[in-house]
Amino acid sequence: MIQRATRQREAILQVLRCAESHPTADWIYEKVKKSIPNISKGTVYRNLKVLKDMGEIAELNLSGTVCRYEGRQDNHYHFRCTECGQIFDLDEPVHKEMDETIARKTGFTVSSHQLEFRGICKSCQHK
Amino acid sequence: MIQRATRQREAILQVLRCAESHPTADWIYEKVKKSIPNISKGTVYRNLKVLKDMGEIAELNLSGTVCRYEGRQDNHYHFRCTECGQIFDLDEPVHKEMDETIARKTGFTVSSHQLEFRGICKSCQHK
DNA sequence: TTAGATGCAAAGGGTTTGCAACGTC
DNA sequence: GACGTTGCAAACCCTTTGCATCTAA
Repeated sequence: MIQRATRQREAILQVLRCAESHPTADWIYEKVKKSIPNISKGTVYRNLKVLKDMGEIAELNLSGTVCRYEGRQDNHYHFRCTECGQIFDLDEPVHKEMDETIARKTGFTVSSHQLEFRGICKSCQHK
Repeated sequence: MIQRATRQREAILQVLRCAESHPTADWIYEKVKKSIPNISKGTVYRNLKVLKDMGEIAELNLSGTVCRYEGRQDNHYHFRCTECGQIFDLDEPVHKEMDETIARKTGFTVSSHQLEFRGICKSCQHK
């Protein structure tokens, strides 16, 4: 399937390239609407997906609304298999010193960090 | 406000303590329903929030459905201000070697990682 | 007794999808 | 002309909320 160049897609990419922040789909929608007033949200979402698949843009899967929970108390890192979606706990020690590094460089108060590795888990490798 | 010990809350915590994976709210709901058939989802969500606030459980804000996008191509880290919600790009170099460390320890194929720091940004500190 | 907790159902938000019309190649 | 794209609206999914009722303390 070969993608076509449409006004809408180009406008969306344009907005994203010039954005300073990390816009949400809705923000992009509002922005693009200024040049293409009757663009629909569906188009924005579909194009964001296409652009992501093309490698033109990145999608940040940071704090989302779909949450998972765990009883473990200590802070630790996770691995997410992109094949089966499973999440594994890692027993890699937490690099607390990174917080200080960032705090020093930015002047922000850093309280914690979340680290998630992505890849293919063992059992999916053998499928 | 002092929390009360209810059957529902205890059952939810119990399920979570024994869960091997990182269950979603829905999974927990289905599990708890076996002992308390008429429990409602609202109760599950409310209790997960309470338990989180009490520090009994942790909420994993990993890949969610609410996404943000960016045009930047290179991989980099982020800082999220828990006060204003703003996300900042960090120019900390990406620790690619961590991927190899995890790969060696787990036998998984690691393709990337996402790192998000949390804390208070400069302008929110002065409010 | 009383304030916190529950069940239910409706509402909320962000995202996806079906469909007919449209536009690009 | 074929097939990817669009606009629209409805559907979806997960989560939150309002309300009357219940219940732990």
